[in-house]
Amino acid sequence: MADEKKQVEQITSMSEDFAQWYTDIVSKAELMDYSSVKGCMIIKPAGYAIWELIQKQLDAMFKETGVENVYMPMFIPESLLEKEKDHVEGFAPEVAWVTYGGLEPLEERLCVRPTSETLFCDFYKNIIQSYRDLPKVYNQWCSVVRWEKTTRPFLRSREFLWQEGHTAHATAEEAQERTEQMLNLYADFCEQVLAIPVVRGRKTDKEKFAGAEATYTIEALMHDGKALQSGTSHNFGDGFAKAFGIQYTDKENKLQYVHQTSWGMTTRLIGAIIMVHGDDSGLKLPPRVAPVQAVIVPIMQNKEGVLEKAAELKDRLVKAGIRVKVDDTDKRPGFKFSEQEMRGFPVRIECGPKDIEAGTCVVVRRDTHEKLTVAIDAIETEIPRILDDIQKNMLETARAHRDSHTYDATEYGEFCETINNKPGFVRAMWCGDRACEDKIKEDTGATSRCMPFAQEKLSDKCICCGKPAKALVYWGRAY
RNA sequence: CGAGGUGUGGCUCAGUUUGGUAGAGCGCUACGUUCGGGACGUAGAGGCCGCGUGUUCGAAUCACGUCACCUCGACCA
Repeated sequence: MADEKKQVEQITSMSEDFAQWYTDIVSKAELMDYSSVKGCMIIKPAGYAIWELIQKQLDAMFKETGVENVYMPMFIPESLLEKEKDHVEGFAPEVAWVTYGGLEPLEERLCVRPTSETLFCDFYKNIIQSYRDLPKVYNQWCSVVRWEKTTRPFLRSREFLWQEGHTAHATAEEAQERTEQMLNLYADFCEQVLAIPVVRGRKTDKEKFAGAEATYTIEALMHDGKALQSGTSHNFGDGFAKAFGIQYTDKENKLQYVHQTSWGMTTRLIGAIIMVHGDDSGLKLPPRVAPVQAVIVPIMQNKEGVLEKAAELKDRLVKAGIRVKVDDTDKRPGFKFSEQEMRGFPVRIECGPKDIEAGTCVVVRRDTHEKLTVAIDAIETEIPRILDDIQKNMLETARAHRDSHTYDATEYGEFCETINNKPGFVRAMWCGDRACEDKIKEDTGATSRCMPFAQEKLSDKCICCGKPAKALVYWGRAY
């Protein structure tokens, strides 16, 4: 009880105020700090290390599918940004402009990239001539700037880190294939690496990317029942190619337009990890993206042999491929336990004189708080096994939460009732009209999250207007 | 951009109503005792009270202006 009180002082309980809980975690787990520019955050070592693990694993998956990395400039001349009409209209309200070079006003102002479609198009126009030059499957890791009005750490900042893939293909079929391939890759990454289950599907026209023919998305459900768009993949068809004049000569010596795609994931994923897995003790990291997978807490560390044993354990775990650290600061053990939980390290290994004598150590799981006694001799095999189990368990727990917060509705009254009172996804049929989406937004505040690939028929009629239904849609409130 | 809130040592805040020259707790530093769920003692360091102008003998406190940040909405990864 006394322990609980101390925790409450430090971190707001999730059920009491989810937004404050989130803010507490990002700062107490030392993931970020606010900077002197509104909406621009300092990503601290604990947060950046997570991003590095995301990058490393996602990048490896990209490369297995033939992706090559490049780097494009961060500035876009205004004339270039304006070439595709829908695109510029979509982004104009939130771009930052550079108007001076040193003391001289620039002849043409430059926008700080909010996304790089136009730069890639301008580049592809020059390097693609023949069908032999296709496909181009390029990606870049960089930051982009969008002058958001409301900002939240990791979820919506004015500058954020991401990867953006941009491809050019000979045929529409090939572009569509790549679009779906990347979306599926994103979904697998979220599930296997981040332990976040997602719904894969297509965005409605209202929600699709500026300039895209079709936008596909993966949607995750946060602990508070709100949805988070966690990755997108767009098929541009030949719209950008026509606006930028990206043409190649095919085998029959005919001039053709290329078909393009783009796809991205961002540091927002760190926000998703926090809001899907975290609890009132703090952050909870899936082992595969935990910068520290095991922290060793020596007990009575000034007793002879304790620190030496901790160092030995560390060496052995490092050799077994575990990311491990020894906490030999002069804090008391209880403090270190709480800190491990706040920072989300998947396991804690306690080792003191009693353990050393018995040839064991105490292993505590972050996901279940379970305490296990493990023989020191078995540490190299046991810790990886436990980490594996934690990774699986976290995915299952998140999936169970998502499934138990997904509802079906077949009548409008029931639909509104559910959206308003039960946080989560509501599945309902839709006629395909923008007007119904707008009305639902108006009535409930919910938006269409996606039309899932796994279509089902809950009824024949649109939930809103009663006209014949065209698709099953996941609805929800979103971040 | 609309609504609300907040600016005082690193952090959380008191002090502002009734102007008199800045406080507490936590954290930090040193030494000692401690160590299996957030330790304690002693001694220290640290603040042009967000910024500007005005009123006044005197401003953290009053007036006017300005800036920044947070939360919730509308828009977005």
